[in-house]
Amino acid sequence: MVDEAAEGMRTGAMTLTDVARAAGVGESTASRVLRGHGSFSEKTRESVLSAARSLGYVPNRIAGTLASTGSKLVGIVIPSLSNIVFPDVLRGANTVLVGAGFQPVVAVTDYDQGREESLIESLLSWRPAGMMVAGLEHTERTGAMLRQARIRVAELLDTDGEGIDIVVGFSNREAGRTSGRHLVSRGYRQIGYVGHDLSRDLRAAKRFAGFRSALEEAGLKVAAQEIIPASSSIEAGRDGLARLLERGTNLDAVYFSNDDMAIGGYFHCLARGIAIPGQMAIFGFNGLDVARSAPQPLSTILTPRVAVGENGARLVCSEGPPARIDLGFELIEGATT
Amino acid sequence: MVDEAAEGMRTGAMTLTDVARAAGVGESTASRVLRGHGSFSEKTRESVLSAARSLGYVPNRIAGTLASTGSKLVGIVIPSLSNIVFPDVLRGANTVLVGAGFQPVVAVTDYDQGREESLIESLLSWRPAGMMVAGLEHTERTGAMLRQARIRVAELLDTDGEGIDIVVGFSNREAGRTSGRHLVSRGYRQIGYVGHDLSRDLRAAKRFAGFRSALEEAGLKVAAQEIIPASSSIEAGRDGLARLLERGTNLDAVYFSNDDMAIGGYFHCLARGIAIPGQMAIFGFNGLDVARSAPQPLSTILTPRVAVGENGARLVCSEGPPARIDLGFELIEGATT
DNA sequence: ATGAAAGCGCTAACAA
DNA sequence: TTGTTAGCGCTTTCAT
Repeated sequence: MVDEAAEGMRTGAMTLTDVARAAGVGESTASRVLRGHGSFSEKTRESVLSAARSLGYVPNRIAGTLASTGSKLVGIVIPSLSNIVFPDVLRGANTVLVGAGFQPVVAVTDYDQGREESLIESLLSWRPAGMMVAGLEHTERTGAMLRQARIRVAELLDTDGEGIDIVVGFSNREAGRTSGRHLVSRGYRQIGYVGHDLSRDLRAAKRFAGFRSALEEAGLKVAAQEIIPASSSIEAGRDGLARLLERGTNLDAVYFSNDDMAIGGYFHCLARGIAIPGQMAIFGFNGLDVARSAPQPLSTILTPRVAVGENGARLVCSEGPPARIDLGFELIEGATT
Repeated sequence: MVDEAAEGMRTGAMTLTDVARAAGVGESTASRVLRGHGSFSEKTRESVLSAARSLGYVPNRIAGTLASTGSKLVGIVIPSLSNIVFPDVLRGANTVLVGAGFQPVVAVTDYDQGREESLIESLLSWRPAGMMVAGLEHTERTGAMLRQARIRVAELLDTDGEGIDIVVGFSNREAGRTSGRHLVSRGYRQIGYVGHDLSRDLRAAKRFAGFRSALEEAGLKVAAQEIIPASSSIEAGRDGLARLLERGTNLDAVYFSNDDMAIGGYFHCLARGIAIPGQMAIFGFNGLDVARSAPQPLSTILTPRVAVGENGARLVCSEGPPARIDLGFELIEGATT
C-alpha cells in the first residue's frame, strides 16, 4: 500500500483524481474544466489547468470513452497500402476525421474477405464511432456485424451494388465502359488487356467487365489478354505487356487494369522503341501523378480518391439517413491514345 | 426502466453480462471462456460460446483495456501519406503489429512539428502500448511526453542523432555522402541539386548536407541548385530541373532530394531529348518501384522502408533495453549515371 | 471450476 | 459553481 507521500512518485500515469486533489477541487469539476464543458469559475479553471500541466497529466480516453457514450475512433479498412490509391483515400479521410476530433484506426485486408471479416470484428471491439470500408463486397457475416453495430458505415470507391449505409465512390463498371468506348472511338480495333489478379480485386474485375461490354457494343472483343496472378505493379504491367506481345497477336491498343500496370506497359514500349500511340496505344485507370507527368501523359480515367475519403469521413461523422454519393470520374485524353 | 423481457430488444450492443446470463454462468466465468484464460469445464465453454454467438456478442475492448493494464493500440506518426515511403513503413509495421494482436492508430503530421506534438498528445490519451514516430527531431514537449509515457517509443528512418528509446533506420547523412561520392567517382564535376522544402523534411536536409560534404572532399561544390518550396513530387522534380537548366549553368549531373523528384527530372530529360547519362546524369533516393522499373533504371539509394516498419514494430511489441538498429541502405547503380 | 465483489479512470446526472 | 454518487463493461483477485 502506498501512502499519500509516495503517490507522487508512482510509476503509473497521473489520473484525474491526482489533478483534482492537487487543484483542491472535486473530480467532476476538474473534468469539466479539462473538457471546457459545464461551468466553473475562472479561479478554479486556472488552478486545475496549472495542476494538470505541472503533473504532466494526460487524459485517459479509454476511461472517458467507457464512461460517456461513443468513442472518437473511426475504423478504416483498406485492401492494400502498396498502391498509392488507398493512402490517397486514407489521406482524405484523415484530414476530415482529425478536423472533427476523430482518430483513424486502420486495418489492411490484403484483398482477402476472410481477413477483412476478422479485422472488422476486431475493429468493432474498439466501439468505433464509425467505419469506412473499401468496396461493397463482403462476407455475409461482415455485413451482419456492420449492420448490427449500429454505427455509421461508409463503403468506398464503388457504386456498383447495394450498400449498407453510406456509399461514396464511382462506378467502376462505367469507368471500364468509358475506357472501352474511348479506344473504339479513336479507331482502335485490335485491343488487348493486361490485368492483375481479378479474383481478389473486384473493382478491377468490374472495370474489365464494363470495358468488354463497350467493345461488344462495337462488335468487338478483347483480342488477347494477359493476367498476372499477383497484385498490380509497374513491373507486372511491364512483364504483362511483354508476354502479351510475345504471343504474336497483332494489337493496336492495350487496356490495363490500372495506372501502375499501364505505366509498366508504357516503360516497356519506351525500352523496346515501340511508338506510342502509333504502334501501340495504352490506356490506364486512376490518373496517378506518375501517369500524368510522364513525357507522354497517359490516357486514363482520373478517380476522385482523396474526395472519396473526405466525403466518406464527413458522412461518417454526421447523423442522417443512408446516403449514396457518386463522385464520378474523368476521362483524361493523354498522349498515349 | 426496462424489464427482463425487453432487454433482449435493447438497441445497445450485447455485453458480457448478457452472455453470462444467457449461458447461465457468472460474468467472470464467461470472461475466462471468451479469452481462453483460466479454467472452466468443456460444458460451460460450449454454452458460453454458443450464447455469445447467438447474441452476436462483440467484446468491448475499451472496457477490457480499462479493466486490465495495457491497451493493444500502437500509435504510428508519419509526416505524410502522399509519398509512398510512409505507407511502406506503415505496411511493414502493420504486418508485425497485427500478427502480435495490436491495432495501429495512425496520425499524419504533414511535416509539422507543432502538429506532431498535438497529435502525439492525442494519441497518448488512448494509452497505447507503444508509439512509432518518423524521425528523431521533435519539439521539447513532444520528447517529454514520449519519455513520460513510460511506453516503448520507436523513432524511425533516421539514425543521425539521439533517440528516446528505440531507433530503427539508416543514416541519411551517409546516404547523401554515398550519393555524392558515387557521382564524383563516375567523373561528374558540374553537379547540380534539385530539392523540395528542406526546412520541413529534415531527413532530406541531412542527405543534402552529406552530399555536399562528399563534393567538398573532392574539392567540388554544388554548381547550381533549385529548391521547390513545396513537398516532393514528380511534377516538382520536373519543374525543378527545367528551371535549373533554364539558368544556363553547365551541368553534367543532378542530385535530387528523392526518387519522386528524380523521376520528374528523368521525365523532363526524356521529353526534351536530353541524353541520359550522356548529357545529364540523374541520381535519386529511395529506390521506388517506378525508379527501378524505368526504361533506364534510376541510379539511387535503396532504403529498407518496409523492414524499418517491421523492425520498429517488433521492438515496440517487446520488452528490453533501448535499442538502435541501423538497417543501412544500398547504392543502386542504375543506368542514369 | 466458478461466482462475488472490487475496481480501472472517467463522465454524467443530481444535489447542494 | 461545485461535490457526491453512480455507473460504463470488463478483468482480476479471492473465496468457495
